[in-house]
Amino acid sequence: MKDEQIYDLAEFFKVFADSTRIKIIAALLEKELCVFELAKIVGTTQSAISHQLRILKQSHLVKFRRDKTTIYYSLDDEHIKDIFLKGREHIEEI
Amino acid sequence: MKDEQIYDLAEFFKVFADSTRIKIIAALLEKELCVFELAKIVGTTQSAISHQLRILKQSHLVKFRRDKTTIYYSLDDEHIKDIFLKGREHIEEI
DNA sequence: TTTATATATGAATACTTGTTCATATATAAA
DNA sequence: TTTATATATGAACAAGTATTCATATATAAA
Repeated sequence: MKDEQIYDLAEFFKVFADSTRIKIIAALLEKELCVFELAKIVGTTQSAISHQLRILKQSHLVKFRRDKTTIYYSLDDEHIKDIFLKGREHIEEI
Repeated sequence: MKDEQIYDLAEFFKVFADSTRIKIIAALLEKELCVFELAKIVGTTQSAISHQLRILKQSHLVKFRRDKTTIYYSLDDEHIKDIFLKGREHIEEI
């Protein structure tokens, strides 16, 4: 495995390594949500959510669509769901 | 999803979120290895590897067996391999 | 018991990162 | 254009963490 791939992979998993982002991902498992709704569900500020969504976007964990002034976020692809669920299986078995 | 499960899941992914630990996991995909060999392969000190192995142990990502004074580490279960490989698939597709 | 080898650990430092606060940007309606 | 609403972003601070260095522990051989 190349060094660059090692670093990219660690960076990729860093995105899952925060409880706010885990809450966002968990919320998006069911349906797309806008920033305001996510802030409400996660229980933090719009700013904090927005910062975290930027990280999720940059790492291709979420995608988004605009409807007028509202931006709806959803999970990018099936890998994200797979990894999330595998992780959950693992911790449930301990 | 319960709050405790959220935090546990974030903690679990934190373990993958470091390039030294990713290198260790990548090395252990093929076969069990002792601390000294891991240090050589990863390219860091015995102490650094030992510190990281402790984290990997505590999170049940690796298991170990002792042979005289040497301790051989290996991946704990198939979830670890699955998550690692899914992550790698994801970054390869970007 | 003494010595050698393999591994583990505690403390300190440097670095990274999530949140907050204030503010900026973007779109739509009036 | 002005106003309102939704979202994004920059800077600063606090909290967490990986490595290094020194040292401790554990097992086996002499």
